[in-house]
Amino acid sequence: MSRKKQYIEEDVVEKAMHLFWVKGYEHTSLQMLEKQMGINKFSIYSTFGSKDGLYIESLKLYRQRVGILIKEIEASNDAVLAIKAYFYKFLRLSAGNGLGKGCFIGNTLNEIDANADLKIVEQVEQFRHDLRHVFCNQLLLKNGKEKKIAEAQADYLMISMIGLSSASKVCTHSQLENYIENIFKGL
Amino acid sequence: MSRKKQYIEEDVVEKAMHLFWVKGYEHTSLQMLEKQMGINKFSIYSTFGSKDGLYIESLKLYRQRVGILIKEIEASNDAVLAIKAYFYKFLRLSAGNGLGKGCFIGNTLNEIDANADLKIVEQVEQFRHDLRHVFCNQLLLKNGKEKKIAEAQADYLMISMIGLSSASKVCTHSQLENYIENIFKGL
DNA sequence: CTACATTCTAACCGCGCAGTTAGAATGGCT
DNA sequence: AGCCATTCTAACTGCGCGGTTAGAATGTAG
Repeated sequence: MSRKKQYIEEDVVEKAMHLFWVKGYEHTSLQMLEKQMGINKFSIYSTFGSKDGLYIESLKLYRQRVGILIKEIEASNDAVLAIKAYFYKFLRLSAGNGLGKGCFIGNTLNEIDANADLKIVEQVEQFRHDLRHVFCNQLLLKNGKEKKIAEAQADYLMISMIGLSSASKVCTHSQLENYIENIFKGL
Repeated sequence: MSRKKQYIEEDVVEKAMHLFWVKGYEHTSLQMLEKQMGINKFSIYSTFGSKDGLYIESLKLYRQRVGILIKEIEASNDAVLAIKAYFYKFLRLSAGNGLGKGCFIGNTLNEIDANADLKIVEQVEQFRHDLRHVFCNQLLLKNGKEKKIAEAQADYLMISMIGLSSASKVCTHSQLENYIENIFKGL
């Protein structure tokens, strides 16, 4: 069946993801992607169709990676503690040399506007929905909170997570730690 | 002294500011600016020098507008209450028809990367520094908090504010209200 | 009324971008 | 070995961007 691909899809998507994650969609050009991924435009377009297509695959890969951390919330039997641990794990994921990269989904949320690609919006919404669902369900099941309370706290934690994402790009580790501790003080 | 300008600078800066605020720096083209400001490229460049120059003037105008709200924190004699009120006032400032515009400074913070114009970075840093300073000083003076505590709480509130900025662009009013109430629960 | 500094109009420029394509290189088939 | 579908290389295209500029329009000062 003819020639074989000289790269592994997941490998090049991972490289693209890191570039998009750090630089954002707009500030990542195809030139940079070619260089970072080690393949050229033709290969990118024949495999992913478009820059958007590659971005979506990067989002999916990120969701997959973070999905592992989310599963750990579900595995715990104290939701509040597990979510707090998740916040700290996220910090480790975001951390680079010096300032953090933020949450790739959070960065995307901040970059997109009304006329963004619907597939991209969908990925972001799905992630937010899934995470909120886990927060809410675990608070309900593991900590026995009332439904109304659990929902409100899940909303609160979701927004706090968005803040942590942005903050991780400009704040010191001790400021971020202090932030997380304060978030959970009232719960 | 020759011909007079057919527009008032602050008027056109205000229009530019709203465009930058809603669409961000990158997604605002000079074409849009010409249309919205009602003057053409030549006038923009002769008055502001560059797109960056106009953006910086927009940031300054925004800081001036928000500065009024910050003064109200200083005028109060209960820092926590006044800061909470500031959060709600910000929501009104951000609100549009439907979802909010966020904080213009916060949006800028999320958009810029390492190689952004230094003048822009400076505006953002100045704003953050000023706001943190007011939070910290007021908590110290009006609520008699210890210096270490006041600083930690000021950091916490600063990051919460960043979160509120992003969240105001994607969350409902009741979610945002719930968020603010939770932020201040622990203080 | 004239002179002239300044603003405005509108056409223009070079650049980097996302996306395309012709043709060479490759390697699993029979 | 040789076919041929597929991948790869590299040059190309059209477009919108930020930014520039010549020349017409305008208003004040003498």
